[in-house]
Amino acid sequence: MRKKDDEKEKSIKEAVIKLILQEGFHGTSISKIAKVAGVSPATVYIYFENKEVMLQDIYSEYSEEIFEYLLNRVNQEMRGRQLIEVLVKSYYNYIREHKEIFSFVEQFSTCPSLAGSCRVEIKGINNINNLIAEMKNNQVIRDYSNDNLLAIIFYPVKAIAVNNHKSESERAVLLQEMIQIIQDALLI
Amino acid sequence: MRKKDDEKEKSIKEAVIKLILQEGFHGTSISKIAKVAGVSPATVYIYFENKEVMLQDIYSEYSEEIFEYLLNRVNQEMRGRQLIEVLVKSYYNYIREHKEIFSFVEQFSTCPSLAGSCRVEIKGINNINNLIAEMKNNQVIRDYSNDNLLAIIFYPVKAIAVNNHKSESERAVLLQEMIQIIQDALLI
Amino acid sequence: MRKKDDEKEKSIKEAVIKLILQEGFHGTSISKIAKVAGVSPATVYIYFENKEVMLQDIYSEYSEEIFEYLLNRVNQEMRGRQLIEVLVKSYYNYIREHKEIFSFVEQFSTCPSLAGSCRVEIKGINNINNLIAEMKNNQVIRDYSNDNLLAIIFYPVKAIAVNNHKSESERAVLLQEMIQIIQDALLI
Amino acid sequence: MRKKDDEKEKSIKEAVIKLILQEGFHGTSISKIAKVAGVSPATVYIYFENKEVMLQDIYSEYSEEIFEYLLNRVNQEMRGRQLIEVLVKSYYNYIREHKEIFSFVEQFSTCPSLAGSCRVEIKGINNINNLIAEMKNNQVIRDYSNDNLLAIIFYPVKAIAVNNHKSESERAVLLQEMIQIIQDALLI
DNA sequence: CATGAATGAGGTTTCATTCAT
DNA sequence: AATGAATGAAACCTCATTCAT
Repeated sequence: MRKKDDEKEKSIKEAVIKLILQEGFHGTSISKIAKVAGVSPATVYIYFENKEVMLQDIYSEYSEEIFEYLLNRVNQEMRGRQLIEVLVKSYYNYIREHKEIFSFVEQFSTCPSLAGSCRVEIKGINNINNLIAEMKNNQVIRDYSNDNLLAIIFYPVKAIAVNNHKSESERAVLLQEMIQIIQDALLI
Repeated sequence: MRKKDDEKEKSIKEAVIKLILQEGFHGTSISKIAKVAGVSPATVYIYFENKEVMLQDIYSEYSEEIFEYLLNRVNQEMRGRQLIEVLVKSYYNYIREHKEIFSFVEQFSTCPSLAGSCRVEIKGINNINNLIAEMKNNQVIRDYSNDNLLAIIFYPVKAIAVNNHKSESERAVLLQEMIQIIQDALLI
Repeated sequence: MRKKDDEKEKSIKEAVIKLILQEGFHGTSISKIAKVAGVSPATVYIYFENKEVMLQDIYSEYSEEIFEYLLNRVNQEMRGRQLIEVLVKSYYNYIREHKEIFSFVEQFSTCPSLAGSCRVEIKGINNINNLIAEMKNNQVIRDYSNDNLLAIIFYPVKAIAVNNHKSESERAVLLQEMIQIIQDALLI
Repeated sequence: MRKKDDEKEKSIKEAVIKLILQEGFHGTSISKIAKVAGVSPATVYIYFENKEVMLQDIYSEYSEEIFEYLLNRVNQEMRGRQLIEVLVKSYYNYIREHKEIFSFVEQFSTCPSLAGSCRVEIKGINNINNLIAEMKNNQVIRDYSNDNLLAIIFYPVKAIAVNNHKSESERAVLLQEMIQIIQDALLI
């Protein structure tokens, strides 16, 4: 019984993610979601209070996922050089492997009317922050502010990951160079 | 016959930009646009074929504007260090001074269903590319690929500019540090 | 869940028929139909995919009805003279008794942009065709082509039935004479 | 100057006729008409008071045209047999040669909301009526009522003319047989 | 006379949501 | 819990017509 429920909720969430990529937030309606998820429109309202809450719930869930993904690929034994490489590469890989989720999260967070009324993003980012802070303490990376360190590590790689004008191998070359740039900039 | 009214077209565009920031792409309807612009909904269709074309037209126009803005603040006499500072600062200033336009462009370009069927962005970005290429030729900045140079110069600063958790002065400190990081990373 | 309401579908169809007579195909809007049928405009779209399909569905249904009507008034024991009389009179009566339906069907079938994309009319007309063929086999009526026999039996009577310049009794006289003419022309 | 006007009026009328065939009465808007006619929507209102009057004007003009066409092909020296043949054939030819006009007139006259408020059809039909009356006086055709004679002569041939399931040559055979049937039915 | 701009009204259709089963 | 039916509101867009030049 519980199992059934979880599957329905999951299929609704997946339908949303899929449709938002294909059709954007506008163009993604409850009835389309229901059709793709294989349920009735009324069923959506059993799992989510309304459309806005539904989108926020899904955003909350998936916007944390990336941090778990990153933390799972990092461990205590890695030194600075390797750690930067793994963080940048993992972020790149996550985007490429989860295009739909990444697109949903990006669309949601660039839309003030959606993201504005939504308070999340605290747990996951904190863990990453702690990781960075520890590296600074250990004098592995330079003593820049955490915000800037995160910005340097995670923002430029987005530009590579979403560039569909380039081939996979071209992007790989860019990624390697980018890792080098970031390592040189941040490591002591 | 009456002449097509430039003021009307302008006020429609401004209404779109304004509403997209406040309400997002979903939630910005033709009738709301018409109301804000002070015209009839039917009038919108005199200036734009349909809603999609309207958004694409506006995107085409404003996505170029940022490049003009940057190029206007740069000149031949600037050496590498100053040039990086001006580019990063100008981009930051543009975002802060044109929040509505920046939000529109970001929302549009992160939405595949909108940006996908829209081929633009060639003139402006080329001029910036030439600027960067020249700097490499003059052995002012390191010989990294253009894509990565642009990514390093323009992406991390976004993170600072859109961070509304910080005060204006806190952001200024971050920006100054970020400029330093980028200069150190790119200048020979 | 609620069951689809046959009453509702019927009242929508009747509203269409009624409005098309009063206002023509132009001038018959979904919202008018909904108002006359006592439902919401959105409800119409539960029963019909869109306006065009709705009109075609209704046409398909009613364009067959006339043939059933005719066949119900005919039987095996009737000989040629009587059969022609019954066919002509019944067609006349059908038109007079079902002015709205007849008007709908006529308007629909004279409008190429509607009728063009609509393939129907096969079952009913076939039964009439068989009836005519049998009469020819039995050497009751002359050996003209089926198309022409149908044209002679059913087309001139339309002219009488739609002639509102004449009184009911005048039309009755015309009808009687017309039956005579057709009998003389077709019977051996 | 006058010449110019007449041409514009003519091109508007032709645009209406053309569009009504292609798109039906619904689907034929003033702006489409203007586009096809190569004029401004406002210009249409110089030549016609409004849309309804325009359609009625065009109907009045073209619904008479058929009678002129028929009368031009008939002369005093023709005897009954030939006269019936010429009338039936000419009507058939008119329909095939002027499909657009015929379709317009049929659609208009089968639509009560259009035809109802339109009083015309007097001159042309009278001449045909006189022709028929004369034939009865000369004891060439039987003494049936004029209404029925017209119905027999002109209605069945419509069925042949609009039958696009048949080839041109098949229709020719049907037409010849139909003429024979009508001659036998009406001639003394 | 002729026009493209302009518009209020209304077109078809879809929306997010609720109802009744 | 789950559903398809039902709907008022609103979406996009076009209409017939008038205005200003």
